[in-house]
Order: sequence, then C-alpha cells, then structure tokens
Amino acid sequence: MAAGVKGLRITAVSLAFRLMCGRFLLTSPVESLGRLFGFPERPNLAPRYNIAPTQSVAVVRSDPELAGHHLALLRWGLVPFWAKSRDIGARMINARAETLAEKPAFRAAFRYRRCLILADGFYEWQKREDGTKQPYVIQRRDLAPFAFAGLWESWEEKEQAATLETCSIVTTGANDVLRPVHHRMPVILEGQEACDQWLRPTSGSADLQQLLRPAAEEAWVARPVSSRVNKVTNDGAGLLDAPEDVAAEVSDEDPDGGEGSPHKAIGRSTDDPDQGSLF
DNA sequence: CCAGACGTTGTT
DNA sequence: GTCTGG
DNA sequence: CCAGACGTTGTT
DNA sequence: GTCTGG
Repeated sequence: MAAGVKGLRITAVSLAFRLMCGRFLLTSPVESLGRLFGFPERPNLAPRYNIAPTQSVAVVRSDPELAGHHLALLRWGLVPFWAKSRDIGARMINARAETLAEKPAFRAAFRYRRCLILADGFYEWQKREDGTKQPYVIQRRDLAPFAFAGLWESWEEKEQAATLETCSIVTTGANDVLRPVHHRMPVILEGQEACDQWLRPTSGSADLQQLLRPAAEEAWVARPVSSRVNKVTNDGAGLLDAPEDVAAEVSDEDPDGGEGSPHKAIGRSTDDPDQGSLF
C-alpha cells in the first residue's frame, strides 16, 4: 500500500517519534469481534474512530460465574476503589507493566481483574521541530482487530449509590525498531493463546509478566493522518485520511519523490458526525 | 501514632 | 485499603 | 492523547 | 504552567 509505505519512510526518518496510547479506534463489526475474542454478546456497537480517555470502551473479561469470555463497556481511566472522586481516572489511562504488580492503584486489578481492550488501531502524535504535532495511526498490516492488555476496577460512587467500572491500558518498553525514536508503547496481546492466558484467573504472575512485552514489529504499520483527530468530537472515517501536508513533507526529504501526491481520499468531504450512541 | 499519597507521560 | 513519611 | 479553561459575588 | 473534560 502506497500510504503505508510512505508512513514507514517518514517514521524511520523522524527523530522525535513518540508512541503510547491516549487515543484509539474500534470500527469492526461486533460479529467479527465476538468470533475473534470468543464472547457471545452482540450489542449494537457504532464504529468509533476517535476513542478518548473517560469514554466508553469495549473490553472482554473472563467471568468466573458465567464461564467463558464476555463483552462489557467500561469507562477508560481506572478509578481505584479507594478514590474519593472519579476525577483521578482521567490520569490513570495507562499502567506501566514494570510496576503494576506493586503499585497500590493497580496491583489488585493486575491480580484479579485483567481484561482485553479491543481496538483496530491507535493514534500517536509526533512533535515536529516547530513544536506542532503530527498524528499517526498505528494498525496491523492486515487491519485486523487486536487486544490491548487491560486492567479494570469497580468504584462505588457514594452520592449516587452507583457502581462505575473503569479500565486502564498496560504499557511497556518499545521494541527494537521503535526504541531509537521512543521508549514506550502499549502492550498488545498477539494471538488467542496470549489473550486467553491474560484472562485466565489462574495464570501466575510470572506467566502474566511474560506477556507484557512489545509487539512483533513486522505485523505493524504507522502512517500519518489528518490532525482533525486531535479534536475528540471528530469521530468519522475521514480521520484516517492522509494529512494535507504529507506531500510537502515527503518532497522535503525526497525531492524526486516519484510517488505522486498523496491527496486526501476523494469524496470524503467531512467527518461523519455519528455522535449519538457511544456503542 | 496520624497525614497523605496512591499514576502516567514527557520535558528539562 | 495500604503504604510511606514525619 | 489533545483542547480548553484557568474566578468571584450576587441575583434570579 | 497546570488542571479538567472528552
């Protein structure tokens, strides 16, 4: 794919590449997700191109009472059960793999409440020399859905007498390809066995820790996208278009640039504002 | 003992 | 709730 | 993660 | 600069 190749070129040349997980997408039909991750629920999930912290995300849990894997919609940003307010959750969107077994906010969740957080890709922002930022989307080459290693927690809202379920995405060190440009990345559980092992209540700490490693770089592609993704209220398919200035960047680095101009996908006028239901 | 934190990323 | 710092 | 706010008193 | 909201 031309766009994918271009994305890789720019990525490799860039010096200040940053990668972690504060925004992602999930657009696959619930039937595909259910088949892939082994859950029976088939709720009406609207495609989401711009999932942000504090919003509802699709997770898979292993429920000892029901047996098997089950889909749930949880708020992104883990609120520890002892928190006085839900506000802390906005800053608990990631949990470091190296310390989650010890940190008071995460260790009980690591031991008892692990989950898969479903995605088709995630975004990251590259800081340019002029201080502006270029968003990238990172997806599998085959565009298949995948699972972040996640933790979840249950929090009792005192005033409302309600229970809020929240979650956090585990992060780890970057792989060899990404290490020169950035040092962190989200943990992705590749393959059914890794997913099952993460969810299995009887998995030991050592086995779990072994899953918390960087993804296999061959399977992944990064490519620049429109900065419209910056605004959380933009949530349409147009966010995956190439940015307007990619042509300029490419010709800066490769004046011959025989690849032709990577214009925006034609006929994609606006982001469809599929506001309405989250899922 | 009580009080207060409990988290991540990035940047300098 | 549980650990750390004072 | 980025965008956007960042404050008070009093009045209805 | 730093915090909150999405």
